[in-house]
Amino acid sequence: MIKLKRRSDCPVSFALDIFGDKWTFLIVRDLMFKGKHYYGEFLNGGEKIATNILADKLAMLEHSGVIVKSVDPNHASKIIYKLSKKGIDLLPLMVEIIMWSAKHDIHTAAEIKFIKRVKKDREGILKEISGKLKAELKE
Amino acid sequence: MIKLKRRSDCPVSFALDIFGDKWTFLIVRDLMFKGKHYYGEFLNGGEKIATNILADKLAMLEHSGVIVKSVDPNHASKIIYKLSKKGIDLLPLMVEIIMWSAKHDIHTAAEIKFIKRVKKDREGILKEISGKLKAELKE
DNA sequence: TAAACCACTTGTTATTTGCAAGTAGTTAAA
DNA sequence: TTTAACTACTTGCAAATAACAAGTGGTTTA
Repeated sequence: MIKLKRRSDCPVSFALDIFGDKWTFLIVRDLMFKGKHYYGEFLNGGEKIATNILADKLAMLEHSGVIVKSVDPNHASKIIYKLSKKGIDLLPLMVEIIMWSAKHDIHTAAEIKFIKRVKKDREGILKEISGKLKAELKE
Repeated sequence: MIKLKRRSDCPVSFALDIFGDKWTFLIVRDLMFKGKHYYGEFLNGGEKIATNILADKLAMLEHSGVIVKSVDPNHASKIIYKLSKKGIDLLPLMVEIIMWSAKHDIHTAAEIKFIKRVKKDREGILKEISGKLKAELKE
């Protein structure tokens, strides 16, 4: 059930129409930083998403052009999910989310090494990660 | 009714526990870019939020330390909402949202001047806007 | 001193989420 | 070659959340 209603032309509203829920961005996080590519891997993430929600969000993300689906060449019953170019473009936004939470959450699990690296060399780490994701996309 | 359940220590999850809905970030947008400070001003935003949702989200944002409430000194029945320091720290994240949507939404209302300015002088515009918001906070 | 303003609250209904169980195609093991 | 396990979902139902409409109780303006 894919439902995307456009509330206004405001760029903030546009993004929230796609990502404005508790789960969608966690799927993007798993694709972006945790090397996850399969339905079953997303299910076993740290936050226990329900199967129907996961299926709905994956369908919505594909419909929005943020992820792409393909069949695993070595395993016809497995489906590979990857971030599209549009999805990879979410990287700077994701990094800023992490930076904000790392600063304001006492119990954050954010890696200190990562935070320091972003502070010192933001452009470098963005290029490094997006390069890796673009390579994955072409596989 | 303020309900904030922590799902994990992941920084992405932490931010989504606060902002993972369709409305909260639009309130932050209004405070950050549209110079809005009153309940009635948020209600008349472009997207028509319901009164109870607005009240709930404002209470939650205050509880989370993202905004601060005060009584208008010239008008005892009016309440002024402002971004706290923690709220102002959301600026880079907000800017990245706008940049992503401006790039990927054909019908975006994002201002071209703003987009160009961010591309050319990200640090400069961040300082400019956060400086203005910090000044407002001290008023 | 009455009407309008302002920031909410309170019901009620509609929609979304969460949980448990089930299904259909694919692969691995006996 | 049959069977059990795996994988990606779907379905049904209960619970939680959001949306809509109306009302409330102080404050200010005329």
